[in-house]
Amino acid sequence: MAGGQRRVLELAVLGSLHETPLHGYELRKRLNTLLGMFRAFSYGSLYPCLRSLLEQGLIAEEQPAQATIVGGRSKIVYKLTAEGKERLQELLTQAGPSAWEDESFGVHFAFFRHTEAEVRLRILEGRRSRLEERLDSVRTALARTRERLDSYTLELQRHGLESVEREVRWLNELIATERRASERGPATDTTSSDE
Amino acid sequence: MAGGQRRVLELAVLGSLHETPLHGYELRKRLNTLLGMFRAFSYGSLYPCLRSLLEQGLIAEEQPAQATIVGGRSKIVYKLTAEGKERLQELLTQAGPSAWEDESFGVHFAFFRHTEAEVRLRILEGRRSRLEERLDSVRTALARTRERLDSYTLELQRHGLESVEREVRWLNELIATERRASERGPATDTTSSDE
DNA sequence: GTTAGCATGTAAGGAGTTACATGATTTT
DNA sequence: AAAATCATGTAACTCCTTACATGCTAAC
Repeated sequence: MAGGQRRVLELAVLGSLHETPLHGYELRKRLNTLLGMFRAFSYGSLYPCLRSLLEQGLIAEEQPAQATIVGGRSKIVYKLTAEGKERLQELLTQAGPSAWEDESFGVHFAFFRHTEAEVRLRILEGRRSRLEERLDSVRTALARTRERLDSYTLELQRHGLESVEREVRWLNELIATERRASERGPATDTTSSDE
Repeated sequence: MAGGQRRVLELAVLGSLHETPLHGYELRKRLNTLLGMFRAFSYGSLYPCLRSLLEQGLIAEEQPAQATIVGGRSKIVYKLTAEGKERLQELLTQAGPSAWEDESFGVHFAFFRHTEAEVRLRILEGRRSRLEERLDSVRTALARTRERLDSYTLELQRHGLESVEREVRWLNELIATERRASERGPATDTTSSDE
């Protein structure tokens, strides 16, 4: 009942507050720096989200001493509660479309530091196959197209394909790095090969 | 009153129907091929949009002969009306944020063939400065950041910056090409320099 | 003869923005 | 003392998705 889903923003807020307590205004700046190239949030979505998280008991107001409260309304610094940390872990463990779609992938990636190696890998692979699906469907649709396209449409297609292909290559490198790291690193006892 | 704005979808539909009459189902496939790398529309938004455009008199049902209508409901092929063509021209002439923001730039670009050279140039430049703004604000925000970021956050930033920088370079090339074309091509009498 | 794809549509709702409203604090 | 920016919040609205409902037609 209390508060909608807002999955992406919720994760972004909980993840940021896990690093350090913050008040709304600064939180927004952080998020828009962190995700600036991918998306931006406005106060109109952030403050309602904070209220909802507060009602759910996932975050709490922090009273530093009693210094900050001077006038009627001062900064409201939020920190993560124990339930909030649990919820964050839960969100970070989900390796599904909600983690690798366009709107959410960046946010999930930004908090990979707190994500298990296995989950990281599944998210990276999920995103990669999502993009490859997209490449396939557009490429076959283009192949079926009888009429030749004008130069602007072609240029748009070319640029779009190239961008997605680039992201796939980037993901390939990340996946390879993850695999290499989990081979020698603190993996889940994968019958460590000699080395 | 009748029908909301849906600017992007409206333009996409009018633009597509300008090339050739189509029915809803095929229209959606076309759009999702044309814009596949950037965005996708569902029937839940397309059909209401078609109804709204019909009510506004911007599109009309086409009766080919009387072949197609067999059962109660068959394909409904829509074509652009005269008012629709006017509206399309109006939309294609607008060189403002509504043309160069993320959600809309692709659609506007896709129909550049029907857009005046001057407007094309202003949209390309508008998009470029929009992206440069974003680069600046993220870069200066990063420079101000005291704490060093973890490797995933850094990698995300790096990739984001690189992608946007690539798009800026792409736009630079397009702008240069447009300028070259308008110098010798059918430009607006810009006191043609020797050459 | 049944699955897959073609074809059209609606109702409910999710996720966010814009514009507004308000006031404190810092800078110029 | 004016302007900018910090800071919090709400109401209305936009745009789109999901899930559902319906039926036809082609392929296997």
